[in-house]
Amino acid sequence: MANEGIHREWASRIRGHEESGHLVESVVEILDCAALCFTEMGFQGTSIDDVARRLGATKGRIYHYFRSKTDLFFEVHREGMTRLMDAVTAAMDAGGTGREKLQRMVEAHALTMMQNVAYEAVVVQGVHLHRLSATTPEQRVILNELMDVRHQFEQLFVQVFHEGQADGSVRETADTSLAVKGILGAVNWMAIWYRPRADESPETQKAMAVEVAGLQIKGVT
Amino acid sequence: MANEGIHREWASRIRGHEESGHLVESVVEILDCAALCFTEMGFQGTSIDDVARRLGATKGRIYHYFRSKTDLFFEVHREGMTRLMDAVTAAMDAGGTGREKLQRMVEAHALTMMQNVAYEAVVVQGVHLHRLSATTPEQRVILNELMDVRHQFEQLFVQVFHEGQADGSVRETADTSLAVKGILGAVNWMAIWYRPRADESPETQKAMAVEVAGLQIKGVT
DNA sequence: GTCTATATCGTGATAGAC
DNA sequence: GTCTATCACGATATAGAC
Repeated sequence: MANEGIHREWASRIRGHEESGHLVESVVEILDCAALCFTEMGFQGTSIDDVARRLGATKGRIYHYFRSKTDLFFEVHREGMTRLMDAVTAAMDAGGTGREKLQRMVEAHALTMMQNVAYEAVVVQGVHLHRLSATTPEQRVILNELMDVRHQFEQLFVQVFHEGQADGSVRETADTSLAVKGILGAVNWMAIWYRPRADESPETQKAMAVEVAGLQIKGVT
Repeated sequence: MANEGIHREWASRIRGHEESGHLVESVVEILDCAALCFTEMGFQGTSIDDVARRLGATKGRIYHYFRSKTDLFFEVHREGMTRLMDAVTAAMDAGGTGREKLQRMVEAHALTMMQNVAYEAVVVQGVHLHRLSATTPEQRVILNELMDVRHQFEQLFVQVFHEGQADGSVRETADTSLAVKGILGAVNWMAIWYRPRADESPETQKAMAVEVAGLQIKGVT
């Protein structure tokens, strides 16, 4: 995995509450509830009490693990980005022509959006908050990291796009960045409208991801 | 304009502050400032004082025209949707094959996003707030209207998509709704990343709109 | 590690002068 | 029609018991 090093370093470091590289269960529970709340009600629309209530606890529990509401939001965002990065880098590293890689990457992106709607909806929300509520200098650092990773994420697609143009599997375009932003927009938008159905099978999800990716890739080949 | 009647009725009715079908200047000023604030800081992140400060006034002025912060947000949203609807219906009513109409509609959509970033970023934000902060019954009515209009907007594209499939200018797809959501997502996403440059000419904007639309339409033809 | 207070403050909304 | 108070309330964050 060529790009693992790029993002692994910034994952999982909430006040040191981790063991063997994984977040402890208590933290995951909190993040899950927070993701749902933020997704349904927005950052500022969610109170810590809301998250606590959903957790079946009180704020004491949350403030034991997270310094502030902003830190909590950032951590959910970070986790969402990590899952996207993992999925897309894996798809990217499996070889093939530029076009084949691109198709797989977009599929992976779409599938991850569907399988982690709550987290990814927070990531999409986070795009809005440019520097909002980054009060402490420490938070600014984290915010900058998150923005960097989003940029790196986009660059993965740009890079493979160019590979594809080099090997002739992807069409020449007026503006590569614009083309990539279009593709990523189409997929990111899924966080807005996609909600899993009760009876939805993994096969159906996969089929949707392939369909969405196919339409986008067709546009650039 | 076949669809004018669909949305004209819900435009411009802020406490009756309108003359000859247009909003009075005072209201437009407030909406402009509010749009900028909401775009930069989000709905809950924006205080009425923020809007007032930007306006060079105090809240008294705002509360004279709008009952509540929520009403203000809704009105910005409504204005943004109106501009989108106007542009897209005009593009749609100019005739041609399904594919040609679709291309023009997406171009118009994209161009409107660029020319009204603040308003349209609020529209995009508004998609998140499903029923958030719709406290009074009157607000619920307005929110429902806004959601209806968003749905109608999407249906315009679905409809022309089918026209195109009927006349053979648009490819058959597994799921029309999915294909349209992809296109709209790609264009809506512009509200996130696009910010006009100081020296950007209308021609450059138009060229970008055509490029974005072209890539999307190529995917479905 | 989780709870129950509680301090503290920002913000939405109103009342009333001008 | 716009301003200057001012109220009322909810939410973040903390302190300290258990």
